[in-house]
Amino acid sequence: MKEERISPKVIERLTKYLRCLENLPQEDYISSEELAEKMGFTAAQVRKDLSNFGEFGIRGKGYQVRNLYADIEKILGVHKTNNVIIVGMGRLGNALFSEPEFTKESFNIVGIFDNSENKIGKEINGIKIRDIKELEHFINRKEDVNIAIITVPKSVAQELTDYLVKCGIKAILNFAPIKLNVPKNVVVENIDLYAKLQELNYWKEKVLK
Amino acid sequence: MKEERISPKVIERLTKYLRCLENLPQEDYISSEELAEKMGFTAAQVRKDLSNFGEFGIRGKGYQVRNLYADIEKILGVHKTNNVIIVGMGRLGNALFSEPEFTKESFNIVGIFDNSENKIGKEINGIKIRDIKELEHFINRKEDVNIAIITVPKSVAQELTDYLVKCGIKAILNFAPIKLNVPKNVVVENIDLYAKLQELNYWKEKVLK
DNA sequence: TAGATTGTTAATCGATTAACAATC
DNA sequence: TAGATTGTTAATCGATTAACAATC
Repeated sequence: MKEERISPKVIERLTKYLRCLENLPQEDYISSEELAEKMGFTAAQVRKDLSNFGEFGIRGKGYQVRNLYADIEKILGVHKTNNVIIVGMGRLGNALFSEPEFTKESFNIVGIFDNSENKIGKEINGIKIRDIKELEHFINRKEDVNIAIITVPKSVAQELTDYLVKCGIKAILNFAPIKLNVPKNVVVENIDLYAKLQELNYWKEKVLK
Repeated sequence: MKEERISPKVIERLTKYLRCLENLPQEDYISSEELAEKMGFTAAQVRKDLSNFGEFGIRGKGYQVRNLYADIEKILGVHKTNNVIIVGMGRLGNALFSEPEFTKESFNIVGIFDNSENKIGKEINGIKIRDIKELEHFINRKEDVNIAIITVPKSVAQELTDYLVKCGIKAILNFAPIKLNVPKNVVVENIDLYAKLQELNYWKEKVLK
């Protein structure tokens, strides 16, 4: 377990290993060769990625699916429950909240927020939409809410972010198409749906030629 | 205009340049230095990225915001209208369809599909949800539908993909958390919301330490 | 023990950055 | 013309891959 500077690309691949492993017989052993083949990576890369965090395989045999899955979950910190809030209960926020994946044990959505009068107070799946203004109080009351998913219009995303940071949020999954400025001890991941569509379009044009 | 092997990272950054430029005064000139600074890149990288596709700046002056925006749009092929269909009208598909960004001129959603009896025939924003079975006929009738956004459960994503490819779709934006197998002349971009959340969690844990 | 596959080191490849001549 | 900033080449840095000793 060295863990010097880990590249984001390594972490990205770890999540892909998880995706792949979850569809495999849990008691089986899988070699780096086989795992790589399923994802279009090289065996060396799989081994190198994992070696950043320790030794998880058995020489001559491979990796036990169940164990490797659990080990990667642990590396990512998703072996335990992480409390999450969603801010912005438009269609997208709503969809995410209802997404079965997001409601898995590892991410527990403990609060949903909006600022619109006609949404506040309404219930979705048995949880009430709260006023954004309650956020500070809510976070102080609840232990360990440090992840926020924000699905608000880009015009208010930075302002909201400043507020979230002030409330003690340490991690933000941002769906607004702007670069959020945050202090160094806060992390942001961006999902820009439209940008992805634009990228896809570029590759499509190339392929059509 | 050389355009040898363009790295996906370059294309990803191009979309970020667009995002940044759209919020700037259109007649102004911006230097690679200024543009880079806004995004946390280096000036050299901005110039290098652009130089893959031609010469867009004026030495001593910089890039005109309006022109650069238009040039990048053209590189990505989003200066013109691209017809898109969405398959899977669950909450996520619904949210995407209603997303104002997706309804911009450059991407025109011409059809929405599902396979569920109680969705087929319903209207959303004045467009009718069609039966997936109509897809082949629909695509053959409409000119130039070659992008599909798929928001179906992962259990049926590969099967659907095979069908889309058979119907002539060349580009797929996939929200299902699996690697889709497609022929070489078809491109796929993946958006795995849950994976992003897992990545975020890793960086959060690091920052909390 | 022999065969297989890991973990790791060294070699390669690609991407980023620094530097500067070209030129507006 | 002088100052600024591009486009591009060369140097650096980081990530991927090949190769192999370690070991199950």
